[in-house]
Amino acid sequence: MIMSFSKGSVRSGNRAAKDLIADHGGRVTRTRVAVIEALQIAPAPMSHEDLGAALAADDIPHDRVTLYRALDWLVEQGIARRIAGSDRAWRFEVVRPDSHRHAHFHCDRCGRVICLESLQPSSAVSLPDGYQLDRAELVLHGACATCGDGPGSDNDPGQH
Amino acid sequence: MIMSFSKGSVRSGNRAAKDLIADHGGRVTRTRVAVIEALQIAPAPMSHEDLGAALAADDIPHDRVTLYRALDWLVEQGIARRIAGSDRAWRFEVVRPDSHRHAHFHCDRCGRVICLESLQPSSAVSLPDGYQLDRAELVLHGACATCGDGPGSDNDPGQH
DNA sequence: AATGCTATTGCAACATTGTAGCATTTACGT
DNA sequence: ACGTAAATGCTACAATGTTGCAATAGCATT
Repeated sequence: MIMSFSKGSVRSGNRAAKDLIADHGGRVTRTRVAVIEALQIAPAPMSHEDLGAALAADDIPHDRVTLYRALDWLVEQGIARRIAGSDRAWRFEVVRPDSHRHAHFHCDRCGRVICLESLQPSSAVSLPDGYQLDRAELVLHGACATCGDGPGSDNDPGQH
Repeated sequence: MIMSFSKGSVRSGNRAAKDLIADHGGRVTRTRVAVIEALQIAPAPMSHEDLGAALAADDIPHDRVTLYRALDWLVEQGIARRIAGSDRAWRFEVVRPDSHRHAHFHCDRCGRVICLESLQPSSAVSLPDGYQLDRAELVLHGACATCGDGPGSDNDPGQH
């Protein structure tokens, strides 16, 4: 989904993002800063496409490959988290101290992905002997509040 | 993962598969029958690649696109279920009456996907107002019993 | 068993998502 | 300001999936 944040919003208050990067021993670059800030103000996990559009909306030049690598690095550093959507594209969200592991809701009508902070999938899971659990990914599918309201009121925001 | 079922095993007892297809108003074709039977005897969800290899092992000619379309049809008819792996490839399993909704375990070391029949992710999930739940997909990540045994005993069966 | 209709197939071409290699640029410690 | 490794920005490629369309083949009917 194309998020149209107001121009300049991504550039404001970039102190935290820069520090985040520096604290992890990485170089503070245009793309990394912009990606972190876009993710920080995003209400939902963003795909590569989303991020590319967000950066373009802020007139931040970026390369497709650089975006991939910036996100790989963020995930590697534990700054961002990668979640698998039902389409085969990754989505990313910043790791916040308060919301450690939560489930995601994927609206099959409009394609939006929403974070469900209250649901912690990793708890209360028992595995067979010998299996080691690293993390659990819970994705709920259905219709979101906006799409589920009226039977015919599909308000597809134009994703894929 | 390449499953090497004994030759002919997929072709035997194909009565049920044919009936399944016919009961859903579809034409009984070589590829559909073979796919259903491969999925029925598979111990774990299969990717397109797996299925292609399984059909090839049984000397069943098949086209890549036909395979995709056969699986699409099976999912559409509710005969098979599509699950998203952590790589961006779909995996498929037959819908069995006894094991309705269960979780999956994805071994991050060897790539194997295992069905966890005992875990029913859709139960005990509370959504915000207005949200309609269709289905829940729970994927656990970690190391399976074989891979987790010895620290260095990675027995990768050859899957990416 | 032959016929006819149309659901499926099989092919080629394309779309999307993600990676690899490598020369060039840039962040940042000195 | 300088030097150097880290990142970038290309281009090319790989993997996965989709579309269009002519040819084939199920299956109901004769």
